[in-house]
Amino acid sequence: MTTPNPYRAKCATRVVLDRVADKWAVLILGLLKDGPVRFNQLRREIEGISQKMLSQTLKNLERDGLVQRTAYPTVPVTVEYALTPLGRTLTDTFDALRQWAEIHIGEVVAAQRRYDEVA
Amino acid sequence: MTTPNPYRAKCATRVVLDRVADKWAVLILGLLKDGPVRFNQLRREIEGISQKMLSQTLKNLERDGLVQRTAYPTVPVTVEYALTPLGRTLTDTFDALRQWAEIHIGEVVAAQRRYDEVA
DNA sequence: CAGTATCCTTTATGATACTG
DNA sequence: CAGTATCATAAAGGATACTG
Repeated sequence: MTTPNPYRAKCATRVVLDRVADKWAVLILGLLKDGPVRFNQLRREIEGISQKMLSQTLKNLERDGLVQRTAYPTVPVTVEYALTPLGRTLTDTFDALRQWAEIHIGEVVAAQRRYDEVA
Repeated sequence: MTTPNPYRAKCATRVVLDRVADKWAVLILGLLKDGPVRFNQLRREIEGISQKMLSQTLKNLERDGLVQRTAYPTVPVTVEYALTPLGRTLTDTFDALRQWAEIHIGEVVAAQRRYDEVA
């Protein structure tokens, strides 16, 4: 197997990077890091996500082995999403990403204003 | 100002996170971390990126204050892109993200195979 | 070289309605 | 509750041609 290298178009890491460098994925995994969360709970906590996007993103994360879906046979059904061990290996990086956004948002907005002023 | 919180739909950090949680941005900043790189050099090194996407992503990164564009009045013109100090604050996190993809690609692909087998 | 402009196709996403 | 299915629309992206 060739060395993984996201700069090559056909390298699988490129695909994974694309999946993982995703706004919703970062937000969802951030909510799961403290324990399992149910579908509608995620929906409530992530403002602005549609049911479709949440469902789709969760399915992709499950397929990639980052999230474990568990359905309990209650009536109506209860479904919990939790991080897998593999998913947990991403939490630090994703935390860093969210924190970066929170810490540097002021600088970014200031830069945007400067940029837009000139143009 | 309210506390930055990407889980709120109208929070500016959500927008920044979206910009920064981007495949092309991660790849571009990765190439810039060792020094300025020219437009077509980036194009060659990032397989599969179109001129349009490169141009667009660079413009966004410049607007956000992460990248500095410098044009030299040669004929034809020479343009260099370099990280700003703000952009440099992202390199560790982005390195981590690319490395995660490279390290865990095997596990992800295996998980995908298991998932697809059942379905 | 380093783009921009335009057209066109493909994807992504949202809204709505429905189901076990 | 936790989804899926369908339709409609907006946004993303590629190909091509052109320019200082």
